[in-house]
This record gives sequence, C-alpha cells and structure tokens, in this order.
Amino acid sequence: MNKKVVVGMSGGVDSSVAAWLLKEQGYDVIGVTMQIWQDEEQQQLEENGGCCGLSAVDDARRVAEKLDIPYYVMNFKQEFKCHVMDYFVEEYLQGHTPNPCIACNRYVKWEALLKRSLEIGADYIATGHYARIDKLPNGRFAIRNSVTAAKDQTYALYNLTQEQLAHTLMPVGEFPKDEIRRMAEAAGLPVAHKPDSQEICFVPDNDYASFIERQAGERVPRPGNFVTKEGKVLGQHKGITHYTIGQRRGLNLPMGNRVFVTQIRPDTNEVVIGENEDIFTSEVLCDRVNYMAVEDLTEPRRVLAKIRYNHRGDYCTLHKQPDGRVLCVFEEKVRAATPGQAVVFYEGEYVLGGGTIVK
RNA sequence: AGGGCUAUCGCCAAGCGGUAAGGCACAGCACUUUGACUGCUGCAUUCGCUGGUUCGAAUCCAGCUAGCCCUG
Repeated sequence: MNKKVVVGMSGGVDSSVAAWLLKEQGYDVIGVTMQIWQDEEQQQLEENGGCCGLSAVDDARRVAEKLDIPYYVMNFKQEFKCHVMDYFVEEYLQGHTPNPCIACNRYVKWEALLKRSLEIGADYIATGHYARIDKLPNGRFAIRNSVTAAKDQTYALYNLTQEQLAHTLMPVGEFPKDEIRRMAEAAGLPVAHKPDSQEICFVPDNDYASFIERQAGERVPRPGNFVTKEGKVLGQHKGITHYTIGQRRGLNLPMGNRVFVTQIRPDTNEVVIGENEDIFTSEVLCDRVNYMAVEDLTEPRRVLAKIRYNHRGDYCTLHKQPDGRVLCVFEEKVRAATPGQAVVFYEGEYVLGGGTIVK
C-alpha cells in the first residue's frame, strides 16, 4: 500500500511541482490549500502575489485536477490569527521585529496541518520549500540546505520539531528553481510561469504599520522622540511600530549624513538614532532555542549563523547560558541584529538549531 | 534708535559677472518568498522682494523686508 501524503498547495509553482513529483514517486497524494487569513473581499488584492492568497485556491484546484489527485481546502484561520497575526502585532508593540513566516511554518503549516493530515490517515505532509530533510546518524532529523544556495529557505524552517520533521517531505529541495519551472512546464501545470510570491502574505499592500494600527486599536503606540544615545532629542517619530533596528529610510531626519535606528525603547517610547557603525555587534543573545541536528548544546560550538533571512551567514561560537539562552559570539561583527528576528545555526549543510534574538 | 552681518530646494551648503555643485531628507524603481540594509533614477528655468548697471547678474549698485549680533 502506498504511503499517503498531504501536499500543502499554495497555488504556486513550487508546491505544484512538489505534488507532481510525489505522485511520480508513487505516493498517494492529496492536495490541500490552507485557508488562513483572506477575507473574501480581499481576493482581488492578490492576483499575482501572496504565498497564501485566495487566487491560490483556484490555481491549486486546477493543478490538482491536472494531476488527478483529491483536493481539499482546509480552514486554519483560527490558528493563523492566534499564532501568526496576533503574535506579529504583539511583537511590534513590544518594539521587536517579528518574522511571521517562521511562526506560520511552525504553528500553522506544520503543527495544525500535520495534525489534521494525520487524522485523515496521511503518513506525511509535504511542501514546496527549497530545503531537504535528512535523518542523521545520531537519529535526529535535520533540515538540510537546498541544492541551490541561491534559493534556500532553511532559515524559515529552523523552528520545526523532530516530530514534525519525521512526517515531512520536501521534494523540491532536490532541484534548482529553474529546473522546477521546467518540470512544471513539461508536466503541463497551469502555474508554470506564475511569479514568485513575496512580502507578508496577510499584509498585501505591505503597509504593515497600518495593519498593526488596525489590529491594535487603543494600544497603538503614540508618537514619541527620536533621541541620540546621549539623550539629545532629534525630532518626533510616528510610533515605535514604524521602525526596526538598522532602518534608515522614513526617519525624516535631515542630519546631513545617513543615520539609522540603533535601538527601540518601548518603555520610554523613544527611538534611538545613531551612525551605521553603532549597529554592529559581535554578541547576539537568543532565547526559545530549538535544537534540530543536535539534542542539546553541552559545550561551546563554532557554527555558521544567519541573523536574517537574507544573511549569507557569519561564523560565531555558541555558548549556552545557565538559563537556557544561547550567546552567539561572532568573529566578525554583524549588522543590525534585531530583537524578534531569528538567529539560525548551521553546521555544514544542516540546520543545527536556532533561536529568537533577544539583543 | 544707531552700527555690523546674513538672506540659494524641506534641512545644511557650494557659487565671487557667463547662464544654479554636493550632502541629508523625500519619491519612484530594482533587489528580497519576514522587517531592514543596499543600488539606480528623480528632485530649484531659479537664487528674500523691487528696481538699476551690463551683451549677460545668484553673483555689482540702490531701496525695501526678515533674521542674527553689537552699542545705547
């Protein structure tokens, strides 16, 4: 009897090809699109973009028909609101800069979808991520870099649990992007030329500050002062949710030279401004660490670490603290380590683990 | 009230008789399957106002206006 796999289909090229590949490989494939945030009226907003839009459903359904596989739409709005949108807003209110894709992966795409998939008798769930999953000699599962360094999505997947990884397939990670598009074309999938998605899916106009204002209501942070680290007031800011560490644009501060946000102080409602050099640091502290390729950190360990999605990675040594947090001491200073963002550790091609940046 | 100084893009600032540098800010685009960063492009037919001199003025002259400083 064939193994049964639920493929999370976004309507994009990657997940469509994932479904096709798995079917070719002999799996019993079921297509599922997760309905997570969209209101019906907003459908027209995301004709071309959005990893999780509603036009998604139409495209995914057409692909499923083409592949002749069962297809369902599952409603995960509740989970998404709780674990992604609310989290996103709360983080900003605290002066942090969250990464909603990481939360979505861990709690919605995996936790919720996997649970429901197992309930309907599936052995695995699969996605169109550019990453691979291996079972290591030590018995643990780990995310492994895609064969294409140029198209690697492992950073956003560091927070998956062993249980989740044990039941996950990522067939697309074995191929480069252009080859995936060729396969889509060869297989006659109607989405072969659909553009890649980008931006935060539930903020289609990318105006996340307004989104937070709508969500936060009375709790919207008020305007406050831009200050130097010496405490000199430079001007007024629009509210701390409009800023992130390392930001230059939108400050409206004609200082004569380029200045950047170096710190956000929710307690005093201040945004600290400084020079580019002021935002480099060699020490990054993180908490809520998820261990992946190893069970724990028993001694200092040198790894490659990425402090943001598009970071090439820099070497640092990990020092586990008595309280469980991990201090990353970088060999070269890194720019704009930002609370709320993730730091992900790599050893060779594997994700060792990662955590949430505290400071 | 007298004397001096200064008035050029939102901010700063070149220019010194030959037809408006640059920086910051801002906008758009590119990059990006989180937020940023970065890059590219754009951004004063006009130099406080009014006259005058000159082939030609932001640049010289006069008056006016505004701001700053000093003296009573």
